[in-house]
Amino acid sequence: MKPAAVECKHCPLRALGAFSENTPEEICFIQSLKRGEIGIAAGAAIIAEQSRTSDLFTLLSGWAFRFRSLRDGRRQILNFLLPGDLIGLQEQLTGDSPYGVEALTAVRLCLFQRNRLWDLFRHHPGLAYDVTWLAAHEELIVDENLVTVGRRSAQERVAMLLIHLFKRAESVGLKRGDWVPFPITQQHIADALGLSLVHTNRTLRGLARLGLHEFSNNQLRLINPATMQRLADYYAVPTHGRPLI
Amino acid sequence: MKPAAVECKHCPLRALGAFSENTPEEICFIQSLKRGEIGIAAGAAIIAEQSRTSDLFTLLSGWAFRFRSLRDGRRQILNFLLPGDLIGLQEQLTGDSPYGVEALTAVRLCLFQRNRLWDLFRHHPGLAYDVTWLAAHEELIVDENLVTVGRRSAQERVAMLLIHLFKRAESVGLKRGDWVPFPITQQHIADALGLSLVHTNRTLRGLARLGLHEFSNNQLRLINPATMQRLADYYAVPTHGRPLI
DNA sequence: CGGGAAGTTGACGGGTCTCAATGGCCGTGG
DNA sequence: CCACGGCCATTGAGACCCGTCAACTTCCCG
Repeated sequence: MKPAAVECKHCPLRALGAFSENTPEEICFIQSLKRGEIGIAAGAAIIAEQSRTSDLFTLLSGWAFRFRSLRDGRRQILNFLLPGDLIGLQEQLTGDSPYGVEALTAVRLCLFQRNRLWDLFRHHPGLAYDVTWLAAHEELIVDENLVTVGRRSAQERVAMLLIHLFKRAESVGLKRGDWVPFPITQQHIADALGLSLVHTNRTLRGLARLGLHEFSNNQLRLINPATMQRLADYYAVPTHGRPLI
Repeated sequence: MKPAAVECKHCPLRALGAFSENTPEEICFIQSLKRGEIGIAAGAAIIAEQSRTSDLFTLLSGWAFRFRSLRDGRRQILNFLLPGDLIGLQEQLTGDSPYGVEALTAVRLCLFQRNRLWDLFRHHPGLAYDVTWLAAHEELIVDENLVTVGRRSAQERVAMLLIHLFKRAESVGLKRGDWVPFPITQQHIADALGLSLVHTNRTLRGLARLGLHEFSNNQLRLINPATMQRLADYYAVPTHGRPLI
């Protein structure tokens, strides 16, 4: 039933070339941290809001997103998570998770015990540095989202999101021809961009009518990336050579 | 001319009790990292957008903010910085700073050489852990701002910002009676909340007319914090016992 | 073939933006 | 001492972007 967990040194993510190299000792240590793998179904919670979790996760395959809700149900998606992303770092060690994480597709997760993070810091400063790098990098992505939601028009926001997700998917080897998978509903886009569902739909249709993008079979293709980038005032954050834990 | 740099073990911030303790060895090491102190005038840049900096800073006194701009001049404030905050961590080690930092008041900064960060990770895992904690904590603040800008009404946003800054100022010992300093113009509030200047003004006046807050002499007082918290759906992020580098 | 989730479109109202003008405060210089 | 300019706060009027309500369609899956 449960597929065998893959060994870290044969982790399929490492074969992509998108991540920085580690020494054999480091990979061996990461292996010792690994407590197992779990699969989660599309739509299920990975971390519930206000819950306490004792594990860290690395996303091995599939898509997920991190979000926070207000009491009356309004929801803001903070960022989307793709393979290679580390989940759960932002939580206060002592407290509850202030945000939730939910799977968009079926997902496979690598489990690490949070309390062994300390061993990692003590014995492998290089890996500790990587963890910090990942935290800082994720903050940059949230920064970018904040600029988008705070200062861009609806059209610019949608263009921004499409480019951003396309490039991220591409960077982890998900592109097939001109297409990348796009397992995201318009409701998710609306929740990520601070727009209403209806206006998100109109804006998407508008961009499609301009010939900028195309959806088919839950896949996305950017027909005119240059125009779209100009429209969104997109500025690429380099993601190449990021670490993988 | 240049006031003498204070020794880390006598750092006035540590006397506040708001920060976690460090061992004498750790403080000694932090001292060895410290390259000096500089003062910056109100309104001046601490880090320019798209520039390369070789230093990290800890804010010793004064207020600042972190921001990003779009090409046409629209500006988004990402978060406000108060004494004890570490500045410059989010930058990619290799690249340019994707954001700017500007002083709101006259400011004193503690300087650290970025390239010695590696020594810190190698020799002082406890401090490395603290650095990671600070990065994760700052991401939580940006998360909160993203929820505010994405999903709260103008009234809720302004209430949120006033409460948030009041509590943060209080937590670093800036409260005098019921008042905390508030060196922020309405333009800054607008840029932080994704609102126009005019609408920010109207909203502030509205809250004042409801008897929720009061400004005087660039100071802020919350007359009715309970109502304001309910209005904003405020949820406190515990900031007690955070580390100081 | 039925039902629910996701997408699409129209109509309408309102929250927020833009443009514009005014007044207060303060530092500067005549 | 006062005139002046600049920054900041304030207020009105009108326009528009976007939200809400509602209906309908399409797609998918059982």
